Amino acid sequence: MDINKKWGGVMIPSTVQLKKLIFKIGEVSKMIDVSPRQIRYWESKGFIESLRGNENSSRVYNFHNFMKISSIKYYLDQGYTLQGAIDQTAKHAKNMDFLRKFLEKSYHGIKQLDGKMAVNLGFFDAEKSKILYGLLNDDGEVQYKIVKK
DNA sequence: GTTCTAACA
DNA sequence: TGTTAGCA
Repeated sequence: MDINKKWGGVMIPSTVQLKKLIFKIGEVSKMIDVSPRQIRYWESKGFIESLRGNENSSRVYNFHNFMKISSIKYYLDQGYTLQGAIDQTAKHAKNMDFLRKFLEKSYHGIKQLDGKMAVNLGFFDAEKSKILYGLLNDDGEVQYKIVKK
């Protein structure tokens, strides 16, 4: 992450590199509610992949595989067989890749806007004269603001 | 405490 | 798939 913005005395990331975000098998297991046994089994079948740092022999998962595991779990809960869940996941792989890219590219940091926390979502126009910000109103709903640079 | 592989009262 | 054993 690009830690170069200061806000409220705390350093916050101005970009997020999901490619470098990794989780251990136990973390993935708790977050997605799939057993480590299942995760290892799916990997043995070649449905998912893990990174194995040579430092130790334990598995780590990048965001891509985290989403893949999450997707398989989702379709299993929907009633699909494992193979069916794998097929559905593969079918929607493009959507997952798109979402991952979008999340990574759309976040440009956080700043104070009119006394409120706002997410910089990047330039609104091709001329790069306006910036789109996302905020949360008092009801917790997302609202947007366009600010001239 | 966590993860690994192998194996199954 | 769960769970346990025995390691690292």
